[in-house]
Amino acid sequence: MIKQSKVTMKNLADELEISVSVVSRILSGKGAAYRISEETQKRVQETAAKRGFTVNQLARGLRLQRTHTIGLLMPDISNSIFSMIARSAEKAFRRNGYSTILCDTANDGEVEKQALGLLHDRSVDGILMAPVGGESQYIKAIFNHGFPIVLVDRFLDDLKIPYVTSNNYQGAYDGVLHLIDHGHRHIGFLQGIPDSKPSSERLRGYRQALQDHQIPFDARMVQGGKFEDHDGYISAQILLNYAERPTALFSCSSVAALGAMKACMEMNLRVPEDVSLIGFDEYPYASLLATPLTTIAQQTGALGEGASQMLLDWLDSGNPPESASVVLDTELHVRASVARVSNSEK
Amino acid sequence: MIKQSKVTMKNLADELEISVSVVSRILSGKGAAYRISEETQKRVQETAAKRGFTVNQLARGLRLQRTHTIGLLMPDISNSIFSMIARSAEKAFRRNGYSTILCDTANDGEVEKQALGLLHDRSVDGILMAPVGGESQYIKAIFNHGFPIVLVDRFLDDLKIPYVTSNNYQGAYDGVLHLIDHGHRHIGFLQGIPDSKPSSERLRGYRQALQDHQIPFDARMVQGGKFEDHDGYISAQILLNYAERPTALFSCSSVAALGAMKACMEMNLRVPEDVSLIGFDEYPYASLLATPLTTIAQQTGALGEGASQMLLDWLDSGNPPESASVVLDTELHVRASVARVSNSEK
DNA sequence: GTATTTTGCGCAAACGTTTGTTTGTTGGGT
DNA sequence: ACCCAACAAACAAACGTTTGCGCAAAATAC
Repeated sequence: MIKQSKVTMKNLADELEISVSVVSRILSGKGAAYRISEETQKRVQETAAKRGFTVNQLARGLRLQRTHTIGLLMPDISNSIFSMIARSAEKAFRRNGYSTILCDTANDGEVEKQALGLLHDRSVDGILMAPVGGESQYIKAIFNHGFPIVLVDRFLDDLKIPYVTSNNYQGAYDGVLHLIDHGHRHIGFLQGIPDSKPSSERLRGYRQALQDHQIPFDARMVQGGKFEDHDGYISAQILLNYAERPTALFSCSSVAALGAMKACMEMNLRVPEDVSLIGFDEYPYASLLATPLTTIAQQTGALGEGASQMLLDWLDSGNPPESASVVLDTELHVRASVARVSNSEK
Repeated sequence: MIKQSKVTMKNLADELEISVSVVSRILSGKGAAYRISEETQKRVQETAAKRGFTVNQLARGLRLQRTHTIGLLMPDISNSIFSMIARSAEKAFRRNGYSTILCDTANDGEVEKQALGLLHDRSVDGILMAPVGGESQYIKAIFNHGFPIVLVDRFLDDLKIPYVTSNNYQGAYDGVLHLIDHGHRHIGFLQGIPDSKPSSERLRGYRQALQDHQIPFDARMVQGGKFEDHDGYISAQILLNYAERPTALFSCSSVAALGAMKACMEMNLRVPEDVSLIGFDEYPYASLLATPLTTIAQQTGALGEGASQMLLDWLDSGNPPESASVVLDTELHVRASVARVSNSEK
């Protein structure tokens, strides 16, 4: 390998004995606009290609105050809902000439804060994120400075930050209703991060469904605090050890439902004969499970595409979208994890 | 919100009526070394904090020719093996003061090429990647220019690019042996991307195991070409429709095994009674499946940590690691997807 | 043949840092 | 009174681009 000096515009200019400005203009496609001769254009383009020139985005971004990069913050890419959102968003960004910096905040507020700083310092043009939890001063500060940011899945309701999310209230209501229709009266609720919108809205749907059917709400029935499988595992154990054991579990995430399923297995409780189970979010392999899991499916593709389009529009127009929120319907996918319970018991 | 001008070092300097150089030195912790008075240091630090100054990494990277950023290229983050590798690598990088740009190449060579360019143009300090396929001129070119790059899981063997991977040959051998020990003689092989090392090495293990037991190799038994669930689904359908139906399927990825499982279900073939199944890679919820899946587990954490450490060492020392490769053992996790087959048949 | 336009390109500043070098100001020693 | 350290901070160049403006030469117009 020949140790050749880094190939920059200055470098090319020196070699061709012209100035860097014409190199820049040619290589950014403005050759014609600045009436640079065909011959020079050819020469520059050819040697640029030969030397393998690529523009230094650091310098470019610095000069242009624009990086054509978007920050994408996901709380947990190992959760399929987020990996699917990430994928569709990234694709949309790429299609529009933006590249993406993806950060996994691991559902950790501190990491989220760091990542936000990282992205800001790297001068991304905008941010698409699913915040970890409820209160986030940094996010609000960013928004208040007019920085383009849109939220997906999880959102903050005390500020007009644009978002696209699912109808978590209705989805949960539908799911709990499904359980009630099957005779369940003792329904455990495995919540996600409590001060996140999806979790609180789902809880609201749960409570409303109970209330509409004259079932008293029992705070002890609400357990957990993360959207993770192990959290579901632990919470299910707590709930299923109650003297008056719930006959059904409603989980705020499908992975937590899987954790609960594991807990059931270990406690020798059959699903759904002994305990029925519903999970929010679709799970790709739900139908392959020992007990195919009944789920409340979100439109993951539409979530990612809607949110990214909102952000792209913002970046294009320079103004935040007026219709600041989109709420997508959910769909109950009935499989086999919910059984009818005889009304005889209690 | 007050429209305040962007807060830069120059800005702070003007406000405090000092020069930018002292601001820079103070804010990068070199105040003492350049004997800047305690008083000035305090003043600068306080107003910097008050104004919420953060350094512009574009400018910093441009000046320093170092960005403290590492590019992480994964072929498919929705596949748990890669999301786990990504997570452990990202954590290791963060711990060492590096931030990470994660790109999902979607198993697409073209996207991979673009992403590589993107990372290069953004002046990342190094790259950790699992290449999509076999031939990749860009990767070699990058390596040959002395750029720090290490491969994980999938590697290229015609160049001395450092990598850490699993012992795919032995893992597959063990798995196939397990099948043979259970009396299987017709074993379908669901391969991954054919010219990727993991797939080719696993195929080699498969063939060796067959040969060691006097089972003739039949090319028709090798199907598929991606590490994805739908690919496993299709390939399984092909194999299971053979007149002489295989009694077992060995899959190069657990998700493809799940696809195969789905195919079995739809064809009314029971696993493992009618067809046994083994999947490479651990699958987090393998034990919750209708038929708990027997797998060949890789040490995902060690893969990510080993590879990232290799890269970090390279960046620290400035030299590529001398021991250019690490190969980790796999472990057969026997669950319930392999059944004994009566030797009566054929 | 002079005045004007067109053509093709170069100059230099700016983006926000970092850092080697220089400058000015004290205070102490003689 | 004079020299020399030590101290505190400013200057200026550099990193690789982009772009408004300017300028010489060639082409056209009168």
